[in-house]
Amino acid sequence: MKIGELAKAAHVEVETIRYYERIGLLPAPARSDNGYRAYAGMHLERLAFIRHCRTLDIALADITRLLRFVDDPSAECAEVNTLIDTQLARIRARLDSLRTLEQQLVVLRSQCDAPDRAAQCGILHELEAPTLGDACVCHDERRQ
Amino acid sequence: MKIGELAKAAHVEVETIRYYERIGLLPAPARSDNGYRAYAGMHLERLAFIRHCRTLDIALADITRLLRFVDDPSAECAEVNTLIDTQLARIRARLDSLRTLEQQLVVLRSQCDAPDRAAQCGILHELEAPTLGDACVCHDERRQ
DNA sequence: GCTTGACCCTGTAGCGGCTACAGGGTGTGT
DNA sequence: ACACACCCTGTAGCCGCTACAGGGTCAAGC
Repeated sequence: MKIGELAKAAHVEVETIRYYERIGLLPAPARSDNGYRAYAGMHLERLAFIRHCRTLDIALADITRLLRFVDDPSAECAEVNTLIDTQLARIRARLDSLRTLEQQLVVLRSQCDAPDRAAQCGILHELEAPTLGDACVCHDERRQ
Repeated sequence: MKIGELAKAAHVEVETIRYYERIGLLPAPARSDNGYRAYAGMHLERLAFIRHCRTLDIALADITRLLRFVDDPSAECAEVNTLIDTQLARIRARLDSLRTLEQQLVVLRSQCDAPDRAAQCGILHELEAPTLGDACVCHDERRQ
């Protein structure tokens, strides 16, 4: 399997595959006589695993750790659970901050419904408020 | 005002200020005889504006555009509204995908409660499922 | 006057996870 | 014979900082 075929099969860019090889995430494959990379089924499996983890937003360094368990099925898998727990905690923290952010933007957006000149724009006024040491509508309660 | 004082006043790292100057976001200040940057009140105001926008996760390129309205109060502010709307849409899209992600991770996590050897680990099994062309619990409905 | 330490300067490289070239070689079809 | 799609390596760019290295400046204390 050439790199373009692997890329198509795994729905990944060719450059991404070479990148994974460069950082040691995907093992370097054999080479054909012409120097082209020649991939085996194992590479597609591994790449599918990596992409599945990436859809779960797991960091490449963590994927490296997960792959060690794939390679050593007799190992204790407690670390796998911890890793997923940590990942979940990260996502939830990010969700919290994005929810806050959304509210701040909604409030901010409500400051200007009829666009006029910038001098009158409620949004710009709010953005400028802390500039003058004033409170702003979007960060009323000062939570970060 | 020296850079360290400005940094303290605006709760920003010194390096960040120099970075903003380098990319043209914060105007280069006058220099003292010893070559130190000498900031005026205007710089603190501008930096406060930038940081306020950053807490709203507005991109630096967009902040540059917002600053043009600060500098030209007679301009039409319609672009400001558009910009905030776009920002809000981005945040909401990200929220949606994070919410999906959270559910996927919750389901995945439920596959392994009692850590055992990797060969038995339900989490690893699920992560490996697409590797074999199987469906996985976390991406049942194939959305994205 | 000499040292210490806190600050300032410039310039460059690193983070993550790719993406996008430039500048070349190879293989296939007409 | 040529076009064109694919492959190769190597390097730089994206974002928003952060972290150095290797130097200069200044005030306080001995």
